Amino acid sequence: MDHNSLPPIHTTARDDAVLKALVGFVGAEALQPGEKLPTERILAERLKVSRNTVREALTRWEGLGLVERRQGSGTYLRAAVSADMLHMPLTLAGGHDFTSLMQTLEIRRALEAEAAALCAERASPADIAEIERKLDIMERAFRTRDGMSAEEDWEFHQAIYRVSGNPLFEQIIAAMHELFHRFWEHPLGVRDFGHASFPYHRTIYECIAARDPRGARAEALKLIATVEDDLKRGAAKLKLPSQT
Amino acid sequence: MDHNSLPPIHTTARDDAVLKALVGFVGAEALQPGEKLPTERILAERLKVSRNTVREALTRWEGLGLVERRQGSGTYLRAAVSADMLHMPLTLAGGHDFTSLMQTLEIRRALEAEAAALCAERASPADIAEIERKLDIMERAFRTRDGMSAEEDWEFHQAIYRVSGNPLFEQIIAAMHELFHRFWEHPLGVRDFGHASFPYHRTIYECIAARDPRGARAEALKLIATVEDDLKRGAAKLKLPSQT
DNA sequence: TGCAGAAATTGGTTGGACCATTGGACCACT
DNA sequence: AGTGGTCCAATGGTCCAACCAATTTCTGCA
Repeated sequence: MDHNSLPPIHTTARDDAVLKALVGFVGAEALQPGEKLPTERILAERLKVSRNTVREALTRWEGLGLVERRQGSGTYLRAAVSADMLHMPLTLAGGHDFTSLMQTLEIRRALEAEAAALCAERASPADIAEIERKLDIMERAFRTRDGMSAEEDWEFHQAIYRVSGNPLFEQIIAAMHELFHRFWEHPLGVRDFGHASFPYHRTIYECIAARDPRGARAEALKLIATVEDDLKRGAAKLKLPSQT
Repeated sequence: MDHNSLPPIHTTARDDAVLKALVGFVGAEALQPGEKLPTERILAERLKVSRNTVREALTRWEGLGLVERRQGSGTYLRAAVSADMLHMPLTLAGGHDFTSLMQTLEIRRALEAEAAALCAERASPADIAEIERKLDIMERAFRTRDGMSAEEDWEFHQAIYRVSGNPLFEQIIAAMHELFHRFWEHPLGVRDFGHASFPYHRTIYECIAARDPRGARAEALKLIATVEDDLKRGAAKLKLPSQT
């Protein structure tokens, strides 16, 4: 006989309770991002806990980017908070490493393909028109600025994520996107980075407009493949300059 | 002329300095995950800072999942840490409703399939043996406890994510997993939830052992499909009891 | 009226104390 | 040998009171 039905109990959870109370407060006061929340001292007094405990709780929130503390000024809300939030700490080891960039791309490949397929399934005519508009803007920027269209490119993709109907796609891929670009400060020397992916934006759009999920998925995979290819070429140039 | 290369001097960045020192310590001592790191009191004394400051720093690491604190026992390393790590806490807003659960499954479908395929590509013989071991444990638990094998089931999947070589898979899917289970407290009334997915664990394993990425992806998709099906059945029972 | 300096406010840090839990040592009893 | 009980030191969790440092607000003089 095993006792698997005896889960460990949780008696103490002071700072978690503080966070829960804070969530309630923000909700009750309808605090918006940018607004200031009560002083640590006031919170400590009102909640009948030590200021230290309040600080530990706020440190947690600060680490999550939910809150910003300014010494001498106060603590300010940085994002909307609600009771049903999930914290997902992504940790990528290896720093400015080629491997790390590839790992973000592997995630993007999986999600980008799925999002494109779902988008093709669910897009309304208005959605399709919106995506086409973003595509036009991107293509125009690409031509007039000779490939420097990262911003418009990103907005095109975001439109697809939104139409997919699942906000998680945009949130997670955005995190990958930022992770990717943070490593990109020292450009790998690939001047025409992104050029190869250009034509696939239109083919993805055409599949979406034609309500062709399988096609959209395939084209999205091709797009990511070109990015991976650019990355490999850049890494080869940077790390193995002696090899011809 | 701009002065972007003059970052603001942080006269006071005590807790960050503590974390930096800790990274150095972990590196110097070659601490592995699971090992215990020095007492808060010892750290405070050695680093010449207050114990409270040490605690704030450790609270940050705890929030990132790098460290686990056990009262009365000590503080233990939970993941490898190095100086060039990138942390990106991502907070997702989730709802309790059926739609939110479905959205987590869409993410899981994309990532699970990709991870299974990558796993089949990259698994070493030792990796395959490890996955098979986890599979055996799960199957045994499933049979002896009549389907109550959620824990072992999850460990089997985690093994696959690890072998995929990309830690992001495990981190993101784990977040989806938690989001999913957090709203599963009120069981939807589906008693045999998870039964349908059982056989696909072995088929996934067989594809991995045979180094068949396409097959592994296909089987993973089938598995998620059964979970989606269970979810839909549960929702139908719960929310639309009048409909037959 | 304008503005420099004082005063109040607020987060950051310190040191010390006590509580709650853990885990090991020791012991009595079976 | 093993079971359970008691004690005790170590350790994280909480609390308090004070002070430091950055910021904001107020004040009074020019």
